Amino acid sequence: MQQSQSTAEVMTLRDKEYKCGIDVTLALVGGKWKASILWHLAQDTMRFSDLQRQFADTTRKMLTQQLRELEADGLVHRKVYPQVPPKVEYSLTEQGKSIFPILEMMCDWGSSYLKAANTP
Amino acid sequence: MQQSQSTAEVMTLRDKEYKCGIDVTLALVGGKWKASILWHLAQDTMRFSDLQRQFADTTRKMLTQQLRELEADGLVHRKVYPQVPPKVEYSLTEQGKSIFPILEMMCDWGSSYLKAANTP
DNA sequence: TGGCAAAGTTCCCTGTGGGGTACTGTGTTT
DNA sequence: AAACACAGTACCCCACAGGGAACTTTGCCA
Repeated sequence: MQQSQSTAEVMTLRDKEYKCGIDVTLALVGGKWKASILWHLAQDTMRFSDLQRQFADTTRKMLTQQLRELEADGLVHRKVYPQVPPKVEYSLTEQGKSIFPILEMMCDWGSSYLKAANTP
Repeated sequence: MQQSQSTAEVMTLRDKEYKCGIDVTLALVGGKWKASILWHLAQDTMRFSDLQRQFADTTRKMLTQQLRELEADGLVHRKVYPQVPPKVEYSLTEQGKSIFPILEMMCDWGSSYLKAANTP
């Protein structure tokens, strides 16, 4: 446990306490959709409707909600074009991009885990 | 999205479907304690009571439950010594060890995320 | 005049991840 | 005989993440 020096200081984020960076990371991308959303945005800036197409099995509400949280956490950037019908583009911030290597590893690890599990 | 070839085949694990390895990884270590447990076990084989000491803010029940799931998923190994009082040691399997680099990155990333967030 | 488009918001509901508390079994020490 | 040690299980509970369905806003097009 990489306890931060003698003081055992507590990390806080939005009023919640975390003992380790792992928990922080999981709090930020550990939801049901967030990691996948980041993964998709890493390839490309996307409009809301693009994301809807990618995540056909969720609702507009869920997508909106997850995206807003990611925005609040500084991981994605939301650009609204003031036109009708509305156009909103989502892209990764620098911080959002910085997590990509982790997502990549998670993707690979998960795949090979399954491969190992299915070939006993 | 690293869609696995033309067939868009669905990955399954314990009757649940996953579109991407990321979701599999999160399903395995995405709970409230699992990642931390793996992290601790990576340092050392530990007895149940050792883990209880490390995770003083959870209950025996929770620990047991998480450990059993990790065991069922093949990430930790559970060794029971047939003696009284009981002695049970937990350690990582090879598969468990293989996820360590990801945990390390998550730990680092989470820490620097917080650092950035707290120094605006 | 009314239907549609994009990107939401509001209200309400449900499943389940996480948790509290108490009970269990069995040898050993006092 | 009673308390303790360890590693559990059994039962019950709740908050909240996730989700369904309907309503909204503003302009354009037929």
